[in-house]
Amino acid sequence: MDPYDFKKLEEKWKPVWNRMGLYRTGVESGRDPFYCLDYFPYPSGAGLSVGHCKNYIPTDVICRKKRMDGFNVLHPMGWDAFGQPAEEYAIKTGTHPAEVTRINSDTYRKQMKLVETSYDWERELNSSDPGYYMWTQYFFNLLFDRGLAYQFENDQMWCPACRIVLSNEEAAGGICWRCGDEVTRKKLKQWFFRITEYADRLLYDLDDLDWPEGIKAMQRNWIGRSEGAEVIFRVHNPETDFEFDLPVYTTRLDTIYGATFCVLAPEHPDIEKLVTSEKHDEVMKYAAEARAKSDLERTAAAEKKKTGVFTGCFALNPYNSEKVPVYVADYVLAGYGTAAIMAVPAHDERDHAFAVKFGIPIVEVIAPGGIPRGVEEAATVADGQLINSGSFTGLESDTARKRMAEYAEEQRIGKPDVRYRIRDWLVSRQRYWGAPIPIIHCEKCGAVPDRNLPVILPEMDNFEPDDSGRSPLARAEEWVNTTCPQCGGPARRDTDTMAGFVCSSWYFLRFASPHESDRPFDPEAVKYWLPVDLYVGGAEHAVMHLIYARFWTKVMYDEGMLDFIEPFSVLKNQGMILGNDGQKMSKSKGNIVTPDEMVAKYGADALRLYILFMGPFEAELEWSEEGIAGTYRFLKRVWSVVLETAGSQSTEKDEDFIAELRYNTARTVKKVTMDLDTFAFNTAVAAMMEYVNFLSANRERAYAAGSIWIDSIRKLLILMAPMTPFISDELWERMNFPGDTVISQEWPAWDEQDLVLDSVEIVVQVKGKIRARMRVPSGTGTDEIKKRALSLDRIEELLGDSEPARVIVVPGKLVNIIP
RNA sequence: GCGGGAGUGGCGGAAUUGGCAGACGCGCCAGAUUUAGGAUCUGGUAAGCUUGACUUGUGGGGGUUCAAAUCCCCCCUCUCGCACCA
Repeated sequence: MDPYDFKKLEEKWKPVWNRMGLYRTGVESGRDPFYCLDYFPYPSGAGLSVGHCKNYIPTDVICRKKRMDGFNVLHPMGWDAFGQPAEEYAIKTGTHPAEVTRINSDTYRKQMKLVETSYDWERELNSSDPGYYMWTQYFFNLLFDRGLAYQFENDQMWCPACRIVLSNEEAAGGICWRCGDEVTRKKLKQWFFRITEYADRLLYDLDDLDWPEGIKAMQRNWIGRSEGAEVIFRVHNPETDFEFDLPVYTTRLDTIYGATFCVLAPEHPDIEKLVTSEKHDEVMKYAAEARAKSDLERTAAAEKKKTGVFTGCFALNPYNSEKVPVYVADYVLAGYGTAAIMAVPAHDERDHAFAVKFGIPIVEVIAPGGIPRGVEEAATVADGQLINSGSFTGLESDTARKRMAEYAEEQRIGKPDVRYRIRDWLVSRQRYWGAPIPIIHCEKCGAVPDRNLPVILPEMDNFEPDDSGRSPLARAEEWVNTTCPQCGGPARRDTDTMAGFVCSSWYFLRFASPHESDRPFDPEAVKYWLPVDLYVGGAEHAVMHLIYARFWTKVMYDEGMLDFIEPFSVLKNQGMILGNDGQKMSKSKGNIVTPDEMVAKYGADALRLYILFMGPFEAELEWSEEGIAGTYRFLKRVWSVVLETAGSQSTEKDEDFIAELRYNTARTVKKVTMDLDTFAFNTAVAAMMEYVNFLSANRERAYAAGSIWIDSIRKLLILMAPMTPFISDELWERMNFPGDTVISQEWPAWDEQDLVLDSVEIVVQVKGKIRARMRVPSGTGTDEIKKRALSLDRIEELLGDSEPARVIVVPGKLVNIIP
């Protein structure tokens, strides 16, 4: 027997499978489709680490298993090439981003082939390819036509380090998603997509998705639906006699009798109108200072102590006609609600802190359980019975909120209202490396979509961004100056490009028919393959890509292009692989392990098997080279147990061993089948190891099982095939099993009959503690088991003469005797 | 503070509906074979002592049950996400 030489096997089988076109896929109406998608990566210069394999190898195993189950499997790969990461890398290395993308995706593809992921490479796509991004532009125009794309000038999130504007999602927590620096504001005219119009659908449709609870919770939280009421406070400027309506948003209308002041955000547009001349300078200075601060500074400072200024102006509480002072303070956010609040210090912690500092009265109006708690020291936040609340006194908070909202509508002083945290999606970027926004600005016609697609990104030598907030494309004068498609007059192209997340909002559709040139996708192919049956990637996309892609899918559904409302039926997040020091793998820590070195040392099969075996799919795990050495040893054991016992040699049949072998085979087939279907790869591998241990321990009895042994080996190789394709096919060939490759075999079934043994071991407990064991024939009845248990010497000894008070029998498992 | 997830040997982790805790692997110990081994094979490996068909043991404390890692209540720790959202 020659030794297990993984290198030889890899060199032998790769070209064979390639010639067979094993991984190519097409629409076949007779077969059930299965679409398994890995998040398409941005190909970074660092290449793949074994951490990426934690995603790609398990999905590959699923795909191979599904093929063996008879499914027509779509498993594509592509490159999220447009966007900031590629451009940053290009600037750093002085290489054109197109070149960077080409080099890096070559590396990725090579590495993916190294571990033999079964992608259909004929469907490879690249979001920076004009044949792809012309359709991204097409969808931009579609959103424009549906009134879902608009331009708006305002203070935008701006990352000074990256010199780029950010969407709300990309600037979560006041931190840039790319570089981690603090985000500031910059006044810019930008393109937005009206994702807020889809907030309710994005929220409610989550319920039916088979996604990790954490991701769903994050999206719900991000959408942030809250039910409340808008109430109008009439504001009067005593100096100018100017009066106007100040709408405030509250979720606690039940507390309005305790509203003792109002607060406007520093950005509120009406400040100028209501501030008195005496207070003017102070208020304006405060507002200007607040606006200049970064969100992070504002939050950090204001959490410690509240700041604000009195405007000199008063507002009328519409419920009790009390005159309350109006303040400007930075703890009220410009972007939420109406940027103005009614403040109830008795029942809101923030208002309480502010009222204490500024000496504003605190009026208690909610009594939990009917008992006033006192509110001088701290606010009472809980619901309760209303007190001091006019005709509403005595109601419970929840009924009060409903009645008081009805009252507001009757009196025309307000209405029930629903608000969301999610903001419209800012999509324009002042960057070179992206899909140009296909809009032409004409003085006569305004913003006009360019239907002549693609709007090709012009070649530029210097594509570095600057601090101006203008795109480098603005410097490509020849490209910018054009004619209006509507009136033919002189016009200028929009010089911004789309954020990378726009390009990735529809790529999963393109994979169904990646070579279409006169439409974004073939509707028939999309109907056949989509929605995605299994989508796998890291959790970092929770409130970015995953929410954007859901939004676009719904827009396309509304347009009649799709017949489904959710793009990804099942979502799973793979856990991260940490270095052997327990730290995230990174260049600076020098703890990166690459698949290349592991494949060179132990082979692709051993790496694949270890990735599956190291722990649960979702778990964060530490890399251990001893671990991969273990799976390598296992493969060597498989090699020898299969080859050393091959060939037929007639001996006396051992029926007991045959039954035992059948039992172990059926048990393993069942366990591996069920585990692979539930993403429990680690226990599937463990089951195979147990099985091989069993075979190995009984190898000298192989001939006594005759053809049953050979059949067991056949099944073992099929079970291993999705996980370790090289050794499986090599052994399949050497065993002369029928069919040209093991991966095209049908997945084995198991016979439940084989799982029934002649006898079973029953545990005998006394008061829940194991005191004896006994073997009984399978199917022994409750009474018989009880009788046998009680007559065991050990049990009689423990029980003495007394009759047991109670005996519980679990047939086939245990007996518990209570004396 | 709010929301999600998780706490089991020296380590990674197993354990359908509550029913033998620690599968499988790593590491370690002993033995065999070997010129040698970071190779291979065999056996052992939760802790404790009074070495027993013993006792204790799944973050801590209570509870339900014949029986709890699993169910219920309280608490602690870790981790991820969000966070002045009125």
